[in-house]
Amino acid sequence: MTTRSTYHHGDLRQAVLAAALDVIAAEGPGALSLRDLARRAGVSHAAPAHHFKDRTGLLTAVAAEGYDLLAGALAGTPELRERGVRYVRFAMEHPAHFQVMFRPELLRADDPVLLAAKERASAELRAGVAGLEDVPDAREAGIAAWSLAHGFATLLLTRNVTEALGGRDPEEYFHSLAGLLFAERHPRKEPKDNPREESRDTPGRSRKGKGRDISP
Amino acid sequence: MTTRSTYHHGDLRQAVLAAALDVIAAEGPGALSLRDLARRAGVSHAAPAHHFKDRTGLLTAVAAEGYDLLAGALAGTPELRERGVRYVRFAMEHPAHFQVMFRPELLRADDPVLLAAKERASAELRAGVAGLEDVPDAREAGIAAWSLAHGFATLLLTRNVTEALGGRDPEEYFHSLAGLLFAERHPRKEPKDNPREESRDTPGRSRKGKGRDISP
DNA sequence: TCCCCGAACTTGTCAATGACAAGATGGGGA
DNA sequence: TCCCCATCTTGTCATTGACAAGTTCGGGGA
Repeated sequence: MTTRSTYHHGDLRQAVLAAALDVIAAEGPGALSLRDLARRAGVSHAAPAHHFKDRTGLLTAVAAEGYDLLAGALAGTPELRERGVRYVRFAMEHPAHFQVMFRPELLRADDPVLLAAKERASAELRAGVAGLEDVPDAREAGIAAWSLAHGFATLLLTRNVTEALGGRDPEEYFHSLAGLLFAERHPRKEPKDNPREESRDTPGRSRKGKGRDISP
Repeated sequence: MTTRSTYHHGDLRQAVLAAALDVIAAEGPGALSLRDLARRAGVSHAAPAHHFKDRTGLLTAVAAEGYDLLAGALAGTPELRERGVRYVRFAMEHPAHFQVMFRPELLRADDPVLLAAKERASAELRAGVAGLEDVPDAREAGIAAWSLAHGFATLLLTRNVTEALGGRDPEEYFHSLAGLLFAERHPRKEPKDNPREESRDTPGRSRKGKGRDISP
């Protein structure tokens, strides 16, 4: 795209967005330069500003896209544990989005597009705990589940738990972790009537790599 | 400190470090400018570089200090749940350190001072699960505990769960969350030999929101 | 068909910054 | 006392974000 015959790029907004994701995923949001993105897209140094206003605008657009992707990833998943797995998967598949989404100081907090997308994702998160009955405080359980998934995803992306996984698939590993939180309180998803310790805790390493087998 | 009679500052390293913490806590690491820190300390624009080499060096120093503070905060805490509470407290009391510590792209990963401090903190984290006996996989339980605490701390600092707390003290709230993970598997902490549990738990709201205070 | 209006992009500029080089200063040990 | 060298200063350059003003072009209306 460095050489371009037409005066108009045609799809500069998407091109800049895509390049931004590459840069962020590789070197973090701090390494992002509008002029560099312009060079990658083969346009003049001020062209990106026409679509995003400024650096904050670009990052806000990335975050909004991220929230929409997350909402889509969580939608239609009845089971809380599987929702957590999808949350972790989302972070792994969209590391750039994930990073930017949780860095408020980089974003224009009152951007309407951002707020709308964030609300969609938020609704999906709330829906995850809506069906819990055998838990004393559903909201608190929701915060616990979110914290566990978010913490694991963050530690994963910052390479703080990679070696601790011992080669196990991160999603499968998290599925196991989530079992420590909620499994025993959801007997309905257990195949047998003895949901206690045994079947819940062991699956980890015995059938490694398989991951996520049960999904109601 | 803007006016200074002596040629030598006296304690520029600490002054810059302190100013950096203020800026990071307020506006994030991205807003950090060596020249701005120099102005705040009342020295020339290149003075900070003599102590930290460059921006990455400064942030690496902040992260190293953070890991040491964290190791100190966790040391001497036998109980895993209380360790989690202290982890969250550390994040709240040292938000600037906490942010920088978990942003590898901003740091010089091979810095020996950083590595040593990180190892000390890592040892404390591992020690937290060393005494677990009634848990099938201690390492996995450790990752779960770390994920829960780290996720909650992160969501707290990014203002993603502030309103969900409903005015409750974050530490007390996390203590409750941690109960969802491990409480029933740690019967030894039941007796009244741990007086701070009581006072810490109750201030929130009535016991109803606490969930899981059941004895095993 | 033509034109013309606004979106898309360019060119030019300025202040701020990080990084580096080379010089000035002075405190404390030999 | 003297001088070494850590500490700090001055000077400079390339890069960047942000803004202003000009240029190109495509499609809708007359």
